Amino acid sequence: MSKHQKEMALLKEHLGKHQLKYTRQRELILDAFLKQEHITAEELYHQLSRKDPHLGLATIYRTLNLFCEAGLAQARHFGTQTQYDNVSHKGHHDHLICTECGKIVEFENCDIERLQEEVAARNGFIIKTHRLELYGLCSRCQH
Amino acid sequence: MSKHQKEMALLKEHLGKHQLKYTRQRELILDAFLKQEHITAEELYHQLSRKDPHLGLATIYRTLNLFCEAGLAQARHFGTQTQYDNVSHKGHHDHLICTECGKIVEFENCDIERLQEEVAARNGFIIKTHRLELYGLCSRCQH
DNA sequence: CATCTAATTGAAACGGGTTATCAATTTCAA
DNA sequence: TTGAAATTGATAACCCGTTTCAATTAGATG
Repeated sequence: MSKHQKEMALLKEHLGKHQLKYTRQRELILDAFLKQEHITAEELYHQLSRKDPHLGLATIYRTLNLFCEAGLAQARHFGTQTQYDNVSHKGHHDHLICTECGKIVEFENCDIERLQEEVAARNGFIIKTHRLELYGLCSRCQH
Repeated sequence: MSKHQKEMALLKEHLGKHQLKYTRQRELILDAFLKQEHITAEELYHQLSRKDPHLGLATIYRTLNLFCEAGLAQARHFGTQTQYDNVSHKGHHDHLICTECGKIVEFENCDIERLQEEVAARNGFIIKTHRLELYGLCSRCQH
């Protein structure tokens, strides 16, 4: 039995509301998706091709978009690819990126997040997600 | 005589450092680019096709990427397209983006910037630039 | 359980945005 | 002025993601 009862229930609720069906493929993809914090369609495709060699890439894309509509996932465009974030995975983190050596440090800052909410509220927005990247030089590259 | 002395100097400095050349096309694209806050390659292409009907789209892309490397522009992926932000335009600004209708609101927040500096300092980084995007629903798309 | 209809699937074709290719042209240092 | 190296424009190729379509499957109904 799946460990992801809550998410599966959410998905089934969404399916019920929209006359959609619960398929073997959707279960398979959901299980794999929920094991990660974020993943691309292509990566998921490779992971799952062992379990089901006939699973199509189009199905992965369709299903990930379905997860977004159901509120389980969130799409984020990064570079040329789309990352699908696992919403149930708490702990969003931002990035410090060294433009010289490529080093990436992850961080979280509640104060910044709170200020973001304020800015959004002031403009009538409701934030669903965000992206914060600080580019500069790490200690080693500052000479 | 261009109005963008400072930016042009920056570009020429970058060109000099990398054995690149100052061409008519690069000057043309720079002037047009600096007049906007952010623009896509396609939009710039249409704007410039009147001044120079033979200017190629590939050249626009190459030049905008060059501007990014020189620090004059910053690429931002939105949906399937890439927005090129004019970094020099009245300092830096961040974006509130509606995921439903694509509406973009620009904002600045000194407190957030200060906290970013703190985070960077704590990790030994010196920030050169940053990117902050808040994704959500604008007031009109919230129902 | 059998039937029926609508949803789903996989494979492949398609699409838009961006990058690579390449011969011709242009820059700029010598 | 000359020549090597960078740049250009046109177009083909590319990549990621979506659409198409005939065959299959889910699941409600009889």
